[in-house]
Amino acid sequence: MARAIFPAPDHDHDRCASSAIAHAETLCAARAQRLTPIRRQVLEALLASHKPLGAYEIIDHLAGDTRPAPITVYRALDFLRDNGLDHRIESRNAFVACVHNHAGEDLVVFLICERCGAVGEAPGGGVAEALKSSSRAAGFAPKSPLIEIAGICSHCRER
Amino acid sequence: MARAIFPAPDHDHDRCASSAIAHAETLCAARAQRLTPIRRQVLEALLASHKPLGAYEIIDHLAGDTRPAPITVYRALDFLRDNGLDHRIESRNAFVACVHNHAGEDLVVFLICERCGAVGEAPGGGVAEALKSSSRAAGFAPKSPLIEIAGICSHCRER
DNA sequence: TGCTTTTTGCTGCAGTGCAACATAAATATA
DNA sequence: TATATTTATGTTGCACTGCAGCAAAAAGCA
Repeated sequence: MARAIFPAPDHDHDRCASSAIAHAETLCAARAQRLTPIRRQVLEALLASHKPLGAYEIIDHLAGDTRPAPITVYRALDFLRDNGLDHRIESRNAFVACVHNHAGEDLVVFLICERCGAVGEAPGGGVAEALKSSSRAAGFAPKSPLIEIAGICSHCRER
Repeated sequence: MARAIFPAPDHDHDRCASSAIAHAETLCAARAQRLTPIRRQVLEALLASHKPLGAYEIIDHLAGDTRPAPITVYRALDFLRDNGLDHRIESRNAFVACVHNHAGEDLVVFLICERCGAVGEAPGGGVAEALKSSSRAAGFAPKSPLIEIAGICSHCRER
């Protein structure tokens, strides 16, 4: 199981972003999915930071000569999510690129720093099991647990 | 610790609702908070079911002679939430009355039935601890974990 | 080349959520 | 009781969210 990691402000972000793009290309090629320019641009916009972006922020980011319509961005985000390349942060109505700091289908716990806005992905691991057994005790057949934790990241706390 | 309970479709809902109102009255009186007509009506609207309601659904519910503005409803919802009388279901952008199936400040796990739409509140208990220690391992100081689980409730599964 | 599927563009709309200011009601203070 | 202060509600307006439905364009295939 991967360790919980919060993106350090001084990490090599260019490398982090380009490897995520490379991963997206490989994955789409393998699945015969098309990583079109728009989809790539949306992913790049998300990868520009580890902070969740709202739909309109993404539009602003893409707005060069032509400003894409909201639906265009939402469709790209849907595509990316279908392929596990981004996540939706429900408590923020916003999106982050998936940095795959978690195993395939596993539960992901999002750590959201209230100060710097960055989002880390921690592996769910044991929590997922505890949750599932606890909800089954209520006769509930769980599908997709969603866990988002707001707080202060270590980098912000040190300052 | 309370047991995880999903509201049964055949429970005595009138009693369930009126006791929630009574609790709200007691609590507001004790805190010198004012449970005004609007706030009460919004709470009653939420208590009409265990399904999360969107802001406009609440407006529809309240619309008699005068249709309240969205902001009016949002303010009432804020008040109720400040006093622990309702919860916001982030993944649905909707609200449910709190049925206090959990201890005071404890983490609440929301079980959301994808079929009937009802929402149950399960006590977080051990999960909260596991989450906190896991996120602390990432150097993260957690504040308010948010857990929402979609799935099928026992009553829907039996049918 | 023609056909089919996928993607993108366009228009429009219902819902979310709140800021900023004005008014009214309740509470506290003189 | 009159006045000031706080609290709640009303009003207007707007930015953002999210997607349906249809048309056009691009990509892939026969």
